[in-house]
Amino acid sequence: MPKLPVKDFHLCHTLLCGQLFRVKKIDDWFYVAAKNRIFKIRQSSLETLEYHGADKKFLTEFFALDEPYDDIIAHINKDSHMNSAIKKFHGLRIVRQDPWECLISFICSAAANIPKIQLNLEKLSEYFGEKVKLHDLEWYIFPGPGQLNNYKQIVMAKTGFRAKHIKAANDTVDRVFLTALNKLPYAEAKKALLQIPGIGSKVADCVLLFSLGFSEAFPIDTWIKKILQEIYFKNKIVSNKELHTFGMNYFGKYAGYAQQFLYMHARGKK
DNA sequence: CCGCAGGCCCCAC
DNA sequence: GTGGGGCCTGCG
Repeated sequence: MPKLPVKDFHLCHTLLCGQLFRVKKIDDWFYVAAKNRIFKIRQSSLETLEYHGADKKFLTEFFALDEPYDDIIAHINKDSHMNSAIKKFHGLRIVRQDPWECLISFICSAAANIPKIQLNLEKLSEYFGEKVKLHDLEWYIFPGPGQLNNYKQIVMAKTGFRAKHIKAANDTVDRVFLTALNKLPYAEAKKALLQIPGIGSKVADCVLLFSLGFSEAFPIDTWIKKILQEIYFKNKIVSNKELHTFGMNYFGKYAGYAQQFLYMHARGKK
């Protein structure tokens, strides 16, 4: 069985922190549908991953194992609140998932919850994606841009008012556009994403952070809003715009990691 | 049955 | 340029 030595990596935190939605736990394995493949993986010890359906190069890239973890932590460890969040969720990594799947996932996330997002993605994959098999599991590859070409079936996936946005994105976005975002500065890449119907500030930041390597992106959702106001604004109500500016300035080039630690910290207190 | 959930769009001001 | 209401759907 293939093994990969790792350091400063926690598989569960990384898979279950709300950045990925197509993950299934079966026995002690996680099955993950991502980037044109299905793979299964488990962390047999703190420093060992076991896997099938992928290789070292893929896993290193996907889980961002090449990022300088100590350096990231040093940048965002600004106060006692952050320090405890970082300790609690050590080994959490921001993945580099497929930008197209990420974009559709977070269009689905508007006014939804995690089980509902998972349902939407599962249905869309089933209706439009290619069926594949890994050992005993049959599952679906996520359909690419241009493949979500039947509005009725998008509605059948229980996407509700998001269906028209999904169809519009399908008709206007391609891989060339998404790949080119990588080379732009953060502000310009975000501006380009905001042109797409159904993509607002929060969703754009999620796509930039979770799929395009913009570690400074700082998405403001209801959870992060709550905890930022609590910790840094004496429970005062602050606009999302101001919270976004605060986060990026306070935490700097790895603000996205700070956001993810605080997010887990906030959800943990639920 | 009603309120609400990991937002976006539209439209007043 | 900013704030408030409506929106599909599933769930408690």
